[in-house]
Amino acid sequence: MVAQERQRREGDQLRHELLAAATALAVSPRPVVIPSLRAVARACGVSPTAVYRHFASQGALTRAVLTAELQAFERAVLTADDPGREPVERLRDLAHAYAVWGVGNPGLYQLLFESADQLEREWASVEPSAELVARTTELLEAHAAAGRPAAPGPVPAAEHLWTSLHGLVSLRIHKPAHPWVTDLAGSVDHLLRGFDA
Amino acid sequence: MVAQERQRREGDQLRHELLAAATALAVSPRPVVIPSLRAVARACGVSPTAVYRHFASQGALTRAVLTAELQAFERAVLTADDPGREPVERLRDLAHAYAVWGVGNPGLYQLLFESADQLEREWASVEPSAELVARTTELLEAHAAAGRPAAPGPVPAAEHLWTSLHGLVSLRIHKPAHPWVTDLAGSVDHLLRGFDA
DNA sequence: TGTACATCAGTGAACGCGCGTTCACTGATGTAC
DNA sequence: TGTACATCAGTGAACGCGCGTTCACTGATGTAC
Repeated sequence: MVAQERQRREGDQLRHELLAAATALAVSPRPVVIPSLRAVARACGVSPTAVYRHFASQGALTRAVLTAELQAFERAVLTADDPGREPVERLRDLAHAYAVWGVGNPGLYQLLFESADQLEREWASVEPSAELVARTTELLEAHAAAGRPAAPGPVPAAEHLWTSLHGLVSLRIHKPAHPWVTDLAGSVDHLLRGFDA
Repeated sequence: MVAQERQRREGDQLRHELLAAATALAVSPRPVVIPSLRAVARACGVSPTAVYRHFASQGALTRAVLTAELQAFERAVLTADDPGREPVERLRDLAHAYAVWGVGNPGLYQLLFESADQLEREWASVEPSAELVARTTELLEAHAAAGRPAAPGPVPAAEHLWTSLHGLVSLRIHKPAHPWVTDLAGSVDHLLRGFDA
């Protein structure tokens, strides 16, 4: 049996090891904090156990919230689209609605789109529905047909649009203290100008 | 004294109340999970208390990690910039380095740029350093001077660049399952084409 | 070279906390007679 | 209309967990003599 051999490092060694270990632990994607089941029960003035009458687990409750909110998001965006208008304007309306919903529901936006492997990795692939994607691609095609080349085709263009909108929303959410020189609507318009190239 | 008055709702009422409460709790920005002090100690094969010899609290440890990593990020990006090259290419190098670092260190990127009010709101304003911003703005100006109008001026353009790069990195991190049609480098290039307008 | 001792990095037990989940229960409601 | 009863939504105590932090300690190292 080996003696206890209490380790003893020199000076700052453990400090560096701790920093290295903490960094290593923080490198891989981090989950976002979910409201606790007890907090939800508390908010309803009900005992924690009462939740189990309606949801099998905390995960089921959270999943129900996210499913509903993903639909709410979709609805908010699709509702902004008036098929009677010009493609350019419809695209603009969709983009604005996306940004407004995201900035207006920061926590939910985070849970939907910035939560890498939350909830058994099921939500790692949450994304705008096929309908929304189809609608957007279609508008981008119309846009291109109207004389604008849209260089690499509508699918990469849609991807680029999603990415840019996401960046807009995400940074506004997380850097509220930043002295933004352009307001949200202005940024969306600026971004869309890229599609008129 | 009022009798206990145990509440009893009809059918799905509490279910709806729970969903509403959970949604309400999830609307505001959510913190990102930080590696626990005990986990860090464990990773170093050391007792939790040993950490306190080197850091005053878990917050101090995390702050030290984030400060160091913010510098590492800056270094990675600035190092990619070769002042001997053309402005367009330098801009491209910076942008690529940003994206590569972010995608390569997803958890750290999250903690730096997607952590709204972590750590006593101190990090809510973490952002690329003045030096990096100055460098970028300068390159965008040179870019504009070289014949490209850069419509709204270099500062909004830098903001737009940051936002777009962030969107790129963030979605790649959080939607790894998405069937991306463009690879990371291609997306960065696509994005930069917008600045040639 | 050998011994006594001060230093101080790391230990281990303990604390109070909020968490998700379980269990046996209770008591208001609505129905059957 | 009045009473007995089954239903079942919500309760309250308890569990084991990992957490951040505290406290008095211990024992290896390096120095002074």
